Amino acid sequence: MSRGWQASQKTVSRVLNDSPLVRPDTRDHVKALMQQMGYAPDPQARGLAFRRSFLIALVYDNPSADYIVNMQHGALDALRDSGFELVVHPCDSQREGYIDGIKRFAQKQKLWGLILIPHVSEDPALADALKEIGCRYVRIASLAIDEPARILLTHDRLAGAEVANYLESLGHRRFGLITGPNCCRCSSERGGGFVEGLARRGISLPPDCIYEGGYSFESGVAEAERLLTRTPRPTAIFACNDEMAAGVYKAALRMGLRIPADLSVAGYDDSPLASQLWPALSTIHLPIHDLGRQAASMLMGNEPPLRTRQPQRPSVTPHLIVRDSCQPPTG
Amino acid sequence: MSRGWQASQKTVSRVLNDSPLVRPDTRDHVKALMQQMGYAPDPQARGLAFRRSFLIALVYDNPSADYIVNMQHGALDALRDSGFELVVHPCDSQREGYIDGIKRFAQKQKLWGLILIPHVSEDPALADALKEIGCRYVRIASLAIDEPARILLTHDRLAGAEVANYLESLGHRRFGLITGPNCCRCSSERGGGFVEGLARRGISLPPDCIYEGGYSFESGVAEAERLLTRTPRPTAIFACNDEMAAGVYKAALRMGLRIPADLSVAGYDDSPLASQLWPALSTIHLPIHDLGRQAASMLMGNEPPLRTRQPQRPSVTPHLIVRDSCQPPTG
DNA sequence: CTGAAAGCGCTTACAG
DNA sequence: CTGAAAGCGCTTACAG
Repeated sequence: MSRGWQASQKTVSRVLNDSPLVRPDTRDHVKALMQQMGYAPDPQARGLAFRRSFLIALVYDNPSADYIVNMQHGALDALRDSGFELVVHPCDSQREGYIDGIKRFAQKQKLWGLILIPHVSEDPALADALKEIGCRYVRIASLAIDEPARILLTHDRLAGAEVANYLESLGHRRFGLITGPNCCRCSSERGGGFVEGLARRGISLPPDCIYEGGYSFESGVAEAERLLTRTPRPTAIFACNDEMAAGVYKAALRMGLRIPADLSVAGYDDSPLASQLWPALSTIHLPIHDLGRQAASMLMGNEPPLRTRQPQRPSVTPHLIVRDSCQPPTG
Repeated sequence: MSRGWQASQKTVSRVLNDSPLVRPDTRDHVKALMQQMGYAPDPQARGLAFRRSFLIALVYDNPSADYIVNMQHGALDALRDSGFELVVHPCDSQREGYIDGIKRFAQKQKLWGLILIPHVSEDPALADALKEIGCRYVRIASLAIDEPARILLTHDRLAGAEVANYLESLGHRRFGLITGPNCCRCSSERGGGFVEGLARRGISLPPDCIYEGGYSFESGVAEAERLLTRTPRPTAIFACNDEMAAGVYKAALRMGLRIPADLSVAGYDDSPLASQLWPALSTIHLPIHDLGRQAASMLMGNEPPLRTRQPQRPSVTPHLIVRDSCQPPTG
């Protein structure tokens, strides 16, 4: 109050970084002053001195626009007012040397951390490379392929089983399964969970009722056409993402089959597409926004440079959204 | 070659910034050395000295995931290997004070530039605020609402007329038009172009055949239901974006109408959705990827800090993609 | 609990 | 065409 308030640059810096070495009233006064003057620390100068930027990167090779945008918005939600910014970094995990590209990017920008989303998140070599250069990351994945602090689980296996339970309980006995690419862990988890779920209910899904798609609309059409020309025809199809499920719709329509009267269809992701199809698609809701938010929180968790939110206990649970694309089999 | 090559820090800096004040062979030698040592300048230090960061922000309040991701990838395409990074910054242009938020963001990060996409790009107050703080930007918009160097035109009016010409040439005479929100310039351009196009062919579209949607799937359903219960029923509907066109599909299906036999439908954007609908949607292709690339190029254009591509003459032309959703009217 | 010094890796003037 | 000085706005040791 009455003392000569000309707190040094250093004291201000301490307040900024939440150092305990500042008297509470000094801290409050400085904060009030900063607020009043509209002072915002320069991220570049801070970063230069910290030898680390306040940039968090979103790295992905996933083609689904809805997934990406949802994830971005979730992450931004956590980053809001934290002093961090989000940079986007798509990559092609098929290209030789893509890991070096990400490594250089991380080193050059002195990234605070990276959020890795499927399918690159499943590449052990990428994670190792990042660990090697001492760069933190969070992987979003369906299996516990890393230590808990570096991973966010999506529990795809459980959800796959939930679809199996639902369709079996409706009375279906002849199923078709369209998986994603076999190289994707999430695909084998989703499909594997489905197969296991059926098995637990005494139904074994023959391997020739399982087709490998590419997570794309077109692949959904193609595999559905193969499935639907089988005799006897399956009465229910589980497609491992919504885009392929939309492909199943197209194939069924073209063959004159009605959904759900002649064919029940279930998807995965609960993308906007799911509720835009007609009839609306029953699908597994993946809380992608939450995933993004939690991943960003985990990254900021330790050593918060400015006031950041409390990191929450990371966990997300997918669950089935029942809409209008499934019903008991007829005939 | 034989001289004591210990070019000063400063010389290296000059090479980095493409200064003309370096002898060509010195430049080449330094470049080779940098390449060899894998040296990459520190963006934070450079930015601090420049009083400006190498961050380009993508600012939007557009809900379409496809649009956003496409734009991002276009911009990243131009930014690749340029030393710039892309930060994403969604905003809510309906909220009081959103402009201040963007202003603070731009000032704090000392943004190199911003790409403004519809509909925020149409807000004159935002542009003014940015100009005021001396921050460069490129607006993507359907009308010449700014000086050429700060805008990228999408020519929606022309494309709207193209749809009119196409449908009229198929023989349609009774039309329905579902526009976007009237507050969006692109919506009135698209719709206005359509109406004008019909007028030039001697058809006047009565105002009660024009419904205002919200660019969303649901609004497409709702407005289509209103249009399709009119008597006589329109034989062709132009929806001002693909999402609403998908809504028209749903409404038509529910009413037992076949597309295109009973109803022709045209959309706008050529989003992935368009080719995933069945029948595939005829729509205006908007080269969003190109828009993103060109916007980023324009921003980097002057004073390139590292080697950047030549800025191209900015221009994009939308055009109609004919697929399977339109045919001559029957009966 | 607080301050004066040195440095993060670049750049812009300013001399030669 | 090239170099030595000072500074961008913060921080980390190091003293008190």
